[in-house]
Amino acid sequence: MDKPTTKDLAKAARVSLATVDRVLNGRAGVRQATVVRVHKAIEDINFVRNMSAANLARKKEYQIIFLLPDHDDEFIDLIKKEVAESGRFLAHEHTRVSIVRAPANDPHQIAKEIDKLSADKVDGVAIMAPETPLVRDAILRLEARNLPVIAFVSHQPNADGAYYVGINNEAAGRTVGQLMARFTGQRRGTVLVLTETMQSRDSQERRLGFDAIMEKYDTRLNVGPSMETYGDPQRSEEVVKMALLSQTPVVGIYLMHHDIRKAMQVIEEMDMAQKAVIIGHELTSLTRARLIDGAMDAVITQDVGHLVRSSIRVLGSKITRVSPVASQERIRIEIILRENMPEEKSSQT
Amino acid sequence: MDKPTTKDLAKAARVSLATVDRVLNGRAGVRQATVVRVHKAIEDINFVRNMSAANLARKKEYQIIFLLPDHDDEFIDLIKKEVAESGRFLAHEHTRVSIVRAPANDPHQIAKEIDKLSADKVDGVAIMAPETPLVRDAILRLEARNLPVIAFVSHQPNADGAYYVGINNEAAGRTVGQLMARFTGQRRGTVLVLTETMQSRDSQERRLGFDAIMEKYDTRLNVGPSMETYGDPQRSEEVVKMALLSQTPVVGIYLMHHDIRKAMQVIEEMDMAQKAVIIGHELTSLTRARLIDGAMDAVITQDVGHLVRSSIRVLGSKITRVSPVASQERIRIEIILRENMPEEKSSQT
DNA sequence: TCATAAATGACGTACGTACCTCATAATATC
DNA sequence: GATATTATGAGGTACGTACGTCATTTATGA
Repeated sequence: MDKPTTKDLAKAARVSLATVDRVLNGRAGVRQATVVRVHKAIEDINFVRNMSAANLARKKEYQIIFLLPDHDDEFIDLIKKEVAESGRFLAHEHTRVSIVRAPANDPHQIAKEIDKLSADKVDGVAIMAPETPLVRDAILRLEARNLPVIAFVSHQPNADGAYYVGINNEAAGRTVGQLMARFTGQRRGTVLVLTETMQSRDSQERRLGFDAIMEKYDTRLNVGPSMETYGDPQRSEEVVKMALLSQTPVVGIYLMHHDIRKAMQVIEEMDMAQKAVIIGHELTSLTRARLIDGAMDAVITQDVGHLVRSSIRVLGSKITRVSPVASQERIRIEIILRENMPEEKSSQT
Repeated sequence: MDKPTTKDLAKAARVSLATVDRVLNGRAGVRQATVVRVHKAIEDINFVRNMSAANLARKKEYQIIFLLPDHDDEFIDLIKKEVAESGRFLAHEHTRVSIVRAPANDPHQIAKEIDKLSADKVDGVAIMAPETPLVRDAILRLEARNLPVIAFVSHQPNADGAYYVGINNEAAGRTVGQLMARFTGQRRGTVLVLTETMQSRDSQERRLGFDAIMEKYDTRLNVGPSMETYGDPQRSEEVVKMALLSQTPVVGIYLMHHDIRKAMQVIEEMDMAQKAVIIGHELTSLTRARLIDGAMDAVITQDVGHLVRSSIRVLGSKITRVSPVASQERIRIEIILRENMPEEKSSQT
């Protein structure tokens, strides 16, 4: 009645331990009929292999790679920190995680890094990169080599097998829309939308969701076009200044991209923070400070620690072909106000 | 350079494997000086014992108990479901979880159940019960027997060792207050506060936080006293009806307790749902439906799955004396609107 | 200094699985 | 039906730790 072991399985399937092993680990030399018999026995006695013991026996170190953009904004820093922490935590679970960087805006380079990986002894890859044909193809090449891949934070809808770990950006946009509508109360005016680039699928999806809600309020709120900064501080400043000056009363600003340093700086210089409802993405020390001092009104975020751990778990279960606990892997769209802001993680050495 | 094992530890401490074992497992017969030497070696070589292997060798089944209220509202159902699911998941990690029920309003009975537990072969207990002297003492008795205990969902601030797994209710109240203030826009009127009983510490804390925010808006919003239903449908109906009729325009309703079936029913019958901002706690199928149909405006919740798994992890690490990943254990105060509502978990057989 | 107790070492078995080798049984091929 | 091929069985060792027994060393005390 205790947990059935491989011995029990062997008995139940009326085969030897060796055959059970062959079936469980997909080794050759077993008749199809026997494979079926073993699988039936697995069902019958409700056998689940003890992965602790299996990993112990394998003595295998799983090598997991996070491929991240090579610029260092606060969000990426957070990810790096969480990856490092998870690494320490997982050291004793035969899993090693490391980070590889590639320029976010250079698909060639990203694809090159991805191709380089497959050569190494890597067991799973989490890729955070904008969706482009080059990257998609590189991912498909990885999958062709049976290397588990997941899309991390940035969805890769055209790379079939790549499970996506991240939030639904369209729903995130809708959430911001709803908050924007509610928080602006009865006020009339313009809502600005600012992002790094609309090339990115994430931005497109967020905008889509945002507009879906805002259009219900179009008698009161006038939503401007997406203004792009291209990650350039200089341009950021100009764009934001221009928008703030030229538009009719600005009652809301949606900062669609997580890197908002420059934008917030200009907004505060122009004393707009108190006048408009400002909502952005990702909880970093910068957005924390802005929530506390009231410059920002809400932040939509995803739990980066959860994101990283979930990725590792999903990759792990892909590697060992065990079905994960789906519910645990759902990444929630979190709404953070000053009042429900979680404490900042004490950084560890 | 690979993970150091007990053998490496023995070598580093210049003792035998047997002595390492004695130290690691707190067995007698080791001089203090030697214990210190081994601990120093642990630091030096950064040894962490492989719990998978350890548990495998122990062949020990950890028995974890969740002590829950014995009435079945939707929130409790959710917890039961998550405990069951975690149970399946943990079956192969030598951990067995089970549920014990006790009447929430009968401290004697609760204490009795707690005392009963300690006799059995239980390794850890998660207790969800209102804080009372009787319960607190029973918890302290458990701790005196070295049985790890955590306070689950309901804080037990006076039972020292009992780690609390749940949200900060005062912050949750503040969050509701902020949302209430924002969502009511410029409107003036009364805000009703409804709960089961103000005896419970959770309600007191939520109210405290709520008031802290609402008082900033006292020129516009008039917050009523806490109305108690005592879990009685009849009384619920009367209280809510009376309040809705007698008060000046009701612009907001804070449902402070998670069991809101009756209250929402009355509110909808009286056609108040659309007129007032309604905010409640815990995401259940009932509150989901109300968010979708617009009857409720926001729900403050804690991820029940996370709650349960976190409890199990914390208990597990208390049992095996390993420090947990603190950051993973922080329970967030989640704000759920219609737009960011996670999909309902598909129930499994 | 010797008897005695306490501390330590040496070694074996077990946990559940992986993986290897070799022998034997069942089946397919001509 | 003999032979080649494929399927299966039998058995061992290993992973890192727990735990038991027994022998041996070291410290303690009178």
